[in-house]
Amino acid sequence: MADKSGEMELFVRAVALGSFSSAARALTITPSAVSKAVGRLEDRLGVQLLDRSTRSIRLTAEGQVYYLDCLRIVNEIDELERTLLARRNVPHGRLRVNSSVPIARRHLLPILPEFLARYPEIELDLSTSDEVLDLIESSADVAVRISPLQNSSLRARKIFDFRRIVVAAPDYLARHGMPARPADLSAHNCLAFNLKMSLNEWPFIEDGRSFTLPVQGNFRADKGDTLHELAVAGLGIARLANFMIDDDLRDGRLVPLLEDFHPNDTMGVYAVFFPQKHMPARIRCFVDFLIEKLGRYTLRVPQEPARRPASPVAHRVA
Amino acid sequence: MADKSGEMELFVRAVALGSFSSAARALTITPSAVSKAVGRLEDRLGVQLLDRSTRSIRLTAEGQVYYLDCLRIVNEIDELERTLLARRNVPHGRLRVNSSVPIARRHLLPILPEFLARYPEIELDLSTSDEVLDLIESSADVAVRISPLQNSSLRARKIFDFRRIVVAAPDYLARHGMPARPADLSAHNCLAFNLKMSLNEWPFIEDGRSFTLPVQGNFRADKGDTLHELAVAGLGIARLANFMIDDDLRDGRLVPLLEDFHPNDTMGVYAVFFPQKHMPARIRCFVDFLIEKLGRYTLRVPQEPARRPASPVAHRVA
DNA sequence: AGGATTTGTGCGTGCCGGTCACAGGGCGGG
DNA sequence: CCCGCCCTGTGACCGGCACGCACAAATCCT
Repeated sequence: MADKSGEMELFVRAVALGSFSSAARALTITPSAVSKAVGRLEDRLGVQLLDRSTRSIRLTAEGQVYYLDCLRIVNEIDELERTLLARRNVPHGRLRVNSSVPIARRHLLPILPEFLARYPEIELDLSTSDEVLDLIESSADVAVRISPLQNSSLRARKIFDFRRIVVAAPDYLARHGMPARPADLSAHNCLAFNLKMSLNEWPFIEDGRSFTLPVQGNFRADKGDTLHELAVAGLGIARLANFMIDDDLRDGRLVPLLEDFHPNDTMGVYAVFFPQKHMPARIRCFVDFLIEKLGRYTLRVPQEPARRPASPVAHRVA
Repeated sequence: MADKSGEMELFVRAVALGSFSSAARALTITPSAVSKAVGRLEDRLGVQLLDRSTRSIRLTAEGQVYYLDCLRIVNEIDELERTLLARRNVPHGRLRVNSSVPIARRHLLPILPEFLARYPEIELDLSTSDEVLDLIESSADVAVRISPLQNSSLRARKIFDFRRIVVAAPDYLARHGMPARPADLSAHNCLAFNLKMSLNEWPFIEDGRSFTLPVQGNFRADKGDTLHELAVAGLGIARLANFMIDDDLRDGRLVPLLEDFHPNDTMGVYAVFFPQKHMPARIRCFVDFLIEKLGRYTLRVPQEPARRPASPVAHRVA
C-alpha cells in the first residue's frame, strides 16, 4: 500500500513551488525525499510527470492534467480533515441525557435552556427514568446518577453532593410530637420505599456511634416524589434529598428533624458516560456545563440551617 | 507524513463491507492491520469514526459524514489513476517529428496517413530541416536521421539501411561516355555538396582495396535534391541515396554507374529520441510504426539491379 | 453451552522511505 | 571567462512505522 496521498502532496508542492528543493524546504525534508517520492509516483503510474533539467522542472503533458486533478484531490483531503478537525471542537449533534425525574426537575430543567443557547448545534434528548433499572445502555450518552456506578467500564464525574434530610410537615409534628433522638422514630409513621429497600435504612450517629435504623410506617411508594408529597401533606416522616425540598424548607412546609444525628448523610450526583479515546465535544461540554452550573451546589451540604443560599429554583428561567 | 489515502481506503472498505475482517480479506491483509489503520485515522483526526462492538462496527455521526467525503475522494483517486494508466497505453498527444526533406518526402509522407488513422488521438507535428544543424534539441520527440548520433544521451533505433549510388542521366552518359572505373570520374563533371564536404569523398573498392575519391565539378549545392534534379537534367554525375532515385532508375531517367566498385556504400536511417524511464506511447508507437512499414526496405540494399521490389511510392494512399 | 468469529493489543520484525554524501550539470556573478 | 552556488539524481545506510502473529475478550450462532 503505497502512500498515494503523500506522494501526490509532494508532487503538488513541487509543481506549485517550481522546484523539488523549495518543496523540500517548505516541508522540512530533503530534496532527495521529494525526488524519490515523485519518482515513485511516476513509476507507479508508469508515466513521466515532470521533465527535469538539472536546474528546473517542467510539467509534461500528462503531468499537467494529472496536476490539476491532483491539486483538487489534495485540497479536498485537506479541507475534509480541517472540517472534521474544526467540527471536533464545536459541540454538535444529538446528545442523549438520562436522569432521574427529581434531578431533572430540580437541576437539569432550570439550566438546560442556557446550555442549548450556548451550544446551538447540539440537539438534546432528555429521558427520565428510575435509577434502578437503567444502565447507560439505555442508549444515552450521559446519565446523571446518584453514586458512581460500579460498572468499571464507565466513567463518572461528580457534579455536586447532596444530603438526605429527615423531614416532616409542621402539621404532622404538631400532632405527633418532635422526635428527640433516632430511636424515637419507631413511634412515628415513617414513609418508606417499596423498591429500593436500602433507602429504608436511615443512617444516624449518636454518641459518636454510627448505625442504621430500619424505619417503617403504613405507606410505601416507589418514588421519592410520592413520599415527598405525602410528607408535605402531613402523613408522616420522610428522608428526602435536600434538593427536593429546598422550597418546602424555606417556606416552612417541611421542617428538618434530628439534624444533629446525621451530619454526614451525603451522597454525590455524578455524570456517568462511556469513556472513549476521542470524547465527542458535546459530551465533554455537557458535563463541564453541569459542573459549572451545579457544582456550587456542593456548598450547601455543610449544615447551615439558618442561612439560606440561592435555591436551585433561582436557576429557572423566567 | 502519514499515509492518509491508505487509511482512508481501508476505512472505506471496512465500512462498505461491514467489518474489519471482510475488508482485510478483500485486501489480503490481517484484520489487525485494518483495525490499526482505522485507529490511526481516528487518532489523527481526533474523532471516533466507528463504534466497534466485538461483533460489528457502526458508523458514528461524524463517521457518516466523513465516510461520504472519504468515499468520494478515494474514488476520485482511483479514477484518476486508472485514467492515467489507461491513457498511458493509448498513444495520444502532440508528437513532434523531425527529418530531412528527402526522407520525409520519400518515406514518411507516404505512410503518415495510415499512422494518423491508426492512432486518432495523436497529433503530429512534422518539421523538416537539414541534417547538419538540427539536434533533437529542436524541440522534437523523434528525429529521423542518418547515422546514430554520437550524443550518448540519445537513443537510436535503426529503421532501414540505404545505399548511395553513383548515377547519371542516359543523356549525359551518351554525351560524355560511361566511366569504367572510379579513376575515370576525374574526367567527368561530378555534382558536389558545398556544405557537407565529406559527401564529396566517394568511397570505392577496386582490386580489393578501399579508398575514397575526392570528386569535383562545376556545380555545388547544399541539398541532395538539387543535385538530384540536375543529374536528371543531364548536368553530371551524382552520388545519391537510392531512395531518392528509385523512380528515376526504374523509369530510366538515371542509370547507375560503377556499381561493382561500391557494393557496401550503405548507411542506416535511424529514429533518434530521448530515452526516458517512462517512454510516452506515442513515441514508442511511432518508432515501431516506422520499422513496421519501412523496415522491409532494408531488403533492397543487396544489389538486385534486375528485380524491382515494391517502390516506396506504393505506400502512398490513393 | 460451546465453538466460531470478530475486534483489539503487545511484541517482534521486515521493509519502506528518509537522511547523508556525492556526482553531474547549468546559470549567474565576479 | 571561469569559478562557484544551487539544482537534481543516485547509492548506501538506517531508523521508525506498519504489518503479521498470537492471544484475549466478547458476542453471535448452532
